[in-house]
Amino acid sequence: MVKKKGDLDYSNIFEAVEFPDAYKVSYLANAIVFPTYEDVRKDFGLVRAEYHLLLCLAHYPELTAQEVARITRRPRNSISRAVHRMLDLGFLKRVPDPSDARQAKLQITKEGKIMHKKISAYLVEREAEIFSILSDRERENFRELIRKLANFASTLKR
Amino acid sequence: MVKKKGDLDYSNIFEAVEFPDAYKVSYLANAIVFPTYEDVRKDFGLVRAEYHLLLCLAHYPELTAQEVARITRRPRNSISRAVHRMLDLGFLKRVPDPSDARQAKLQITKEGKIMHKKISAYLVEREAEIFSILSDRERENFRELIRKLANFASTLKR
DNA sequence: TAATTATTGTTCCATATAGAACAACATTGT
DNA sequence: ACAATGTTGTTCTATATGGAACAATAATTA
Repeated sequence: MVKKKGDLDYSNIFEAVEFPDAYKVSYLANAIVFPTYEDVRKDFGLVRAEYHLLLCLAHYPELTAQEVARITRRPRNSISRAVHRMLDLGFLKRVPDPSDARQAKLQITKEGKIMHKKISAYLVEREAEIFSILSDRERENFRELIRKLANFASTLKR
Repeated sequence: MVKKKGDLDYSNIFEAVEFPDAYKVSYLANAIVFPTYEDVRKDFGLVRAEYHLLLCLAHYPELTAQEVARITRRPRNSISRAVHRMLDLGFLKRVPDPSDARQAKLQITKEGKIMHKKISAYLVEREAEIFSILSDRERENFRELIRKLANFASTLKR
């Protein structure tokens, strides 16, 4: 019996690694999350921070750049860059805050909402694909657990 | 009652988003996985691909660069670059494959193993911290579900 | 009030990263 | 045997990214 390419079981490492659960979260991120950002960039022309802006402002009526940075845990300068491009693209508008001259409130435009809908539809599809491997019951279960983890993660210092 | 900074509930978006489960996986990645790579870079001087090499070769006796790329789902050129640096650092050694002159088998060195142990200890600690929010039973549950998802993800075309 | 400290958004810069093209070699099919 | 195709590892290049420093403004403290 000849050893062929592909015989190597790459998933051995899933169990062998010293931190198997964190590793798998990391693996899912590498296998799914980051490629998805890539897809969004290629298909819709928005990089990660730009898409994050759209996503946040599709769900909050207005936010400062700083708030978006906090919500998404991205560095402020990435968001700042993204804001300018999104303003140019017409997906966001910016209104100065009279009560604090340092900051400005960001809002999504109608065009931004349209773009958000398009991207969301794609991501909803991706989500369905990924979680199709779980039964309804398992999915419900996973939802509860990942919610706990995400909420906990959101309390961790940055 | 005055509205203060910090009153904004940033986690609203966890439930409002159109793809809540995938979003939380993504969020965990952003909140935990990526910063962890940053920590490894700062504390141990290895970038992501370099650490991935170490991790893989700590668990397989030998691998080609291509195999590491497949296991970790990173592009080949990132791995290629990382291989050279890891060779220079003395963490890996490379032995040409007599049966295929294109490729070379990579192995971890004793120094590499020591470095791997150090980084692993740190990551094990991080894992414990993150999952401390779950009960033993929940953790067991999560382990089973994330295993399914990771295994499924590993079958997806790249 | 004045001085100090913190916050926001920004620019600059150094680095990490992925895509594309490439040379060398291997495999497949005729 | 030969041509066509695929694979490996590499370099080159363009871009995305995050840290540091900065100016403007706000908040805090003396």
